[in-house]
Amino acid sequence: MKGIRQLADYLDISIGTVSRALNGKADVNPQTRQRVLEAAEKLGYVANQSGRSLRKGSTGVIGFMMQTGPDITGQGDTFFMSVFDGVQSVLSRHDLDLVALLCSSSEDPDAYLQRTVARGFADGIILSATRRNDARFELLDRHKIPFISLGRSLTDVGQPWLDLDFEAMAEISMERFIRAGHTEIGVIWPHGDLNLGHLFIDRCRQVLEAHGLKLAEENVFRARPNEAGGYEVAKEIAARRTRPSAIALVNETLVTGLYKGLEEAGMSPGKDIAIVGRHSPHTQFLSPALTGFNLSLRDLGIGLAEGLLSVMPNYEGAYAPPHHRVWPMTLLEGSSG
Amino acid sequence: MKGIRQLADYLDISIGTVSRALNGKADVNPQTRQRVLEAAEKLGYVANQSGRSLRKGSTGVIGFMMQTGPDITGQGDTFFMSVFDGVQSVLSRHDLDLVALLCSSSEDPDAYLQRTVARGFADGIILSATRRNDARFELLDRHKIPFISLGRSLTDVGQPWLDLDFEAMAEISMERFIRAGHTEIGVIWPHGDLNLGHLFIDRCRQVLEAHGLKLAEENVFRARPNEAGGYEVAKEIAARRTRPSAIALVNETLVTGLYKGLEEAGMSPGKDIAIVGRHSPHTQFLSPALTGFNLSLRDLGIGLAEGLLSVMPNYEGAYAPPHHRVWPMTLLEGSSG
DNA sequence: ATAGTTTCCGTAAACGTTTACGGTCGATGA
DNA sequence: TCATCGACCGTAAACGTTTACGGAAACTAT
Repeated sequence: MKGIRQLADYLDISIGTVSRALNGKADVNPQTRQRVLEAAEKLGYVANQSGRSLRKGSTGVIGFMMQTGPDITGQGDTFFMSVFDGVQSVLSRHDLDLVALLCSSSEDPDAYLQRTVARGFADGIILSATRRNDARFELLDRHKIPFISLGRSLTDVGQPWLDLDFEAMAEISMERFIRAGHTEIGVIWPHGDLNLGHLFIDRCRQVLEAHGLKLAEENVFRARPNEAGGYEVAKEIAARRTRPSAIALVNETLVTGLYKGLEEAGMSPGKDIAIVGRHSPHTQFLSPALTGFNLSLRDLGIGLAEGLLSVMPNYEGAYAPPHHRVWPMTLLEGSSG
Repeated sequence: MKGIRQLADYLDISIGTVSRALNGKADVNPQTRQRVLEAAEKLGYVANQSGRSLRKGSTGVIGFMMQTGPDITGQGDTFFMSVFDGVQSVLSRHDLDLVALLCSSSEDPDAYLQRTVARGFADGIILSATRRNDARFELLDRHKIPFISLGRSLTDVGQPWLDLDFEAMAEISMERFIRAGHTEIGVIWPHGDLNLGHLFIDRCRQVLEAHGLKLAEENVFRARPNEAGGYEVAKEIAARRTRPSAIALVNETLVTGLYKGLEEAGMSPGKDIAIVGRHSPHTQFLSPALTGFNLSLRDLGIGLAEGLLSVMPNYEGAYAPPHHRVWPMTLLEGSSG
């Protein structure tokens, strides 16, 4: 089965009618529509994507841009797969397909996006790994491509975004530590220029200062956003003469290595050092149990999809979530801090 | 910047010449080519994907099909991210782009693939989560779409595949256990119909029988391929009157929960029960250190890409890796078994 | 019976490329 | 000088759809 032409010949009707029948247009005899549908099913005909989107000017695909490589964002497969699933649950209702636009770790993300967007690959884009200053925002704005970002940026072009509530994480973590009597408090700041790091650290600093405390520079640990990064932080802490007695972090991947490193140094979370972090399927089996923030990644995906649709022509009416959305999380009490 | 038309008007030459210049065809004046290139760069022109692939009959994109949802294949958290990176390192040399085709957990994978392949979305496909009998093979074969699968299947249509050496894992694990004097040996078999489970279990059984031992039915633990699944297996083992003294598994995600569950039951890996599994960035921080198989996921991705290219017209000459490739792994000795 | 209306379908243009083909112009060789 | 040739470029067709438009029946109302 090649194209609509063959299908039309097979049915001995015109391609116009076939197309109308397939696309559910009004003026086509129910009986012929039935015939067309059955023949298409039987012959396995599916409209060619290129021809279709060339004519329509839209592709029907939504792209979720992400960077590949092991150590980029500190988010792994399970994070994105869960989010994807939520996104798709919304998009599928509108016959939109989700594909992941994979930017290699060796390619510049801005150039990659420019390339794939200018060629008209997707009707809408979801951005992740949002940087503090993110040129991708301006690029998409310039091209008038609807998009939403998972994460805020200083580069604001009025597009919708959705972000985890890192400020609340900072506040709750810090106040929890302070209430428990900690004065030497440390935080882990993942490498890179992701905005979430800034948001978290800045708010931590504010809260501490509001309580007459200080976030000492040597207590801000920069780390690669993976297990090894956490391990290295633990080693660094262990080597100190004066150690922070509490550590807050936002990255769920780090914490495994952190635990291991502390253990090797004879320190036990919740006993020798307080830890508050973020939960993931992985962290639920740490011991001592992690005190950390949790959220439904699937719901997050749903939020992203709704936010994107709300700025896409043809769908604007149906969805009107808040334009900017700070996503709440719940603290799961463990024994680590 | 709309299309090639505008660019041609701007340069005051014909669209044919512009296209030829952009695509590096021979008969175009070096000087005009230079002009065109500069103008394209300046105006940010990129050829429209739909028009281009409609005319050319190929899209220039390779699709990596995977299923979304929280409990995917039980691969480690950065499994796909790492593999992607390897794949891209090869594809980028040929101006091919990699996208992930995301099949929602609520959609039938076969139907999904049918849909996206028939519409001509990608020039080549990489399959993952290969089932024991996998209809996707026949489908792609019928559509004459080049593809490779990560994982073998009984459904063989002569296409290339690449698979981890689960049989070697079985042999080495079993013989290691036997040499250490174990007689009650158990294995964990992830839920689902992924072929890797069958390959592993069957070979384990063979090896044991060759040594006059048996793989008892109650020592084959079926588990969800995630942390919780491992935890549940541990609980089940702990509840037994007679327990296996050694456990082999292929899934790197399970092991975290398994460790936790054993610990809660007062059992220590390597001491009370021997464990051999698979390594991932996560498992390196388990204690006691896991004895497990390791591999370079990036290289695996490179192998996949090369295997795919070897069956794609236009590239066949350049690559000729083994058509079927069993990927070796190395055993990292820990203290767990 | 005639005019008007509705229902359905065929025709053809358009979307943005790439590329086969032919044409122009200057250079080259006899 | 003329024919030949090569270098370069413009023209137009083609890829597979969707959709605006118009027209042919069939049906309704007068």
